[in-house]
Amino acid sequence: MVKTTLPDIGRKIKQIRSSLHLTLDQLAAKSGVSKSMLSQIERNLTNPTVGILWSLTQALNIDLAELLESKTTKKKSNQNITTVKSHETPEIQSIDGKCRLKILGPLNLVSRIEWYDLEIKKGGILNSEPHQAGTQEHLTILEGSMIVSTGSDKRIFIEGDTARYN
Amino acid sequence: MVKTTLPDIGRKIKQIRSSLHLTLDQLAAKSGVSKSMLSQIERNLTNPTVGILWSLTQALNIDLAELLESKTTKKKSNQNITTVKSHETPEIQSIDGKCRLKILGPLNLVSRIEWYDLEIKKGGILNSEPHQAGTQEHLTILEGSMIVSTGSDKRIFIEGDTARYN
DNA sequence: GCATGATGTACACTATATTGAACAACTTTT
DNA sequence: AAAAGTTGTTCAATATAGTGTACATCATGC
Repeated sequence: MVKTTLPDIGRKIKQIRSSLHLTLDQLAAKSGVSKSMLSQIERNLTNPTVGILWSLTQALNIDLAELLESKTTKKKSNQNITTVKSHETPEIQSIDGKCRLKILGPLNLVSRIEWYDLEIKKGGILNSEPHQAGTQEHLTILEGSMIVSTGSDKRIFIEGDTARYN
Repeated sequence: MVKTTLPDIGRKIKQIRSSLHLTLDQLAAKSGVSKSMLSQIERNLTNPTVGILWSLTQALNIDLAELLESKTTKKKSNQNITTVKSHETPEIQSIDGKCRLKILGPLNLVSRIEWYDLEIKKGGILNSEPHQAGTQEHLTILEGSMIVSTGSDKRIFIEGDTARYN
């Protein structure tokens, strides 16, 4: 488990501003953010919007992500192995009942990765809508064979084969 | 001079929420951010505060910096389906011949993700070396049952179960 | 058909982020 | 020493972020 703490943005901004030898007025003029706002942000007595922070990062020539880096601390868990019983695994059935999709990935996974156990009965057809642009799909046939088609392309795959496509 | 563009936070949030199979109501309950706000954020018609964003990152189990990473130039490749025939899939045998590990992931994958198809014959034992620190392993039993032990912990898993551990 | 639920959006309202101006504290100039 | 400038803080006013409720849409069931 990873515990994240809200980063001290004010302190960071003040540090960077000081290191650039800028006054509040100067930074205000350069960034378009009011002087009073800057003062409050630096003392953490407001909760700025991303728009404001964005203007600041532009003026200070830094990256937003850099500004919001938080120190993450790893917490030791007493249990090494987590069990997810079969019946706890989310499962989706297709209309004709010939396709069964088991969501194997943990639901709290950080990165945008998903993996499934997909079972298609003989003759079953799975018509999945496009995912987010840039998504890659890797499909390995553990048993049987199937036809995969994406837009123009169309191929047949047999046991052990792997299909990769966007 | 590096040109950075304001990241499309809404799209990212929606993508992550979808991949976690959460509804707006569920995420609202989990994060403490109102459903209507979530809707507006996802459609980029508001300018959220870092406080709100932070609540979201906590609920989605991601890092604030990750959410605000500036856009990288995306390369578009219009390849369709790549075929990897069964005999082309790298395969590793254990000494006693009872374990067979097929490397399913593409070898040129940029991210640090690997996935395998592992077959263990009855009584077979696989003793795997520790990976890089922080690595998480997700093991789903497709057939049969097995015992997983990591250091102190030791469990038995049957068909359909999933084991997660570091 | 009509009812019921589930999901996302639109609306009115409240809370607060943001601003410009006035202010205080401290230099520097004359 | 008083005036004028510099830098950061406070204050009232305003713009808008954020919330709760009602609404629209689309299913699914009776």
